[in-house]
Amino acid sequence: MTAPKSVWLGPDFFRRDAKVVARALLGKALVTSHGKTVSSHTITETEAYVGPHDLASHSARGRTNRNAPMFGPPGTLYIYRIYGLHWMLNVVTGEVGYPAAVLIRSVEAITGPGRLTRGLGITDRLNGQMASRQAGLGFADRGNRIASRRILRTARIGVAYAGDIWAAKEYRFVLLPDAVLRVPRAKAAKG
DNA sequence: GCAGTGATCATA
DNA sequence: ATGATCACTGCC
Repeated sequence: MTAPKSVWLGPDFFRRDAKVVARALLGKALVTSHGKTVSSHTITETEAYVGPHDLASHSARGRTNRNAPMFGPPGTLYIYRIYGLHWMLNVVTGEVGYPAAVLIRSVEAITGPGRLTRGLGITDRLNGQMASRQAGLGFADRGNRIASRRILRTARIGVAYAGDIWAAKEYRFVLLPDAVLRVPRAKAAKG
């Protein structure tokens, strides 16, 4: 049996609803290259920011200098700074001109969107570029399948300001480790 | 629990 | 020009 070949994910993969892309990215590889070394990390947590009507999305208040990459073609990188400290890595989804994106929140062994970018050396030097091998940051399908029961779906983190409706949308997708599925289900909570 | 941190955006 | 906000993290 030969190992499945890794397939680079291009605009066709990202030209879909942000929720679909966010879920589909779980188990895919985030491939980064710095100098000669190439690193590949399994994506384990994502969030969808689904469009201009999404009050939790930067695109909810129209186009600005910061969010301009969100209006670019699918597969464009949108990297912005938050709290003056941390870079957030997003990839643009949907048709060109439609401002939606997926936030990459965690990869295997690196949890938290700010730690992820710090750990992989990602800064805004790639903001607005197309995710690709040439850019040194892209996404790849390794040919593995992710069982749906390994996917946990929850509300997004840190978006209470968007109001109850949008804060409650379950647009966060988490890939559970295999080990979690082996733990016997807890008995009904007491009290 | 909450301070750090500074670009960004709205308001003027 | 000024001030509030922030898709977070680390330390109390």
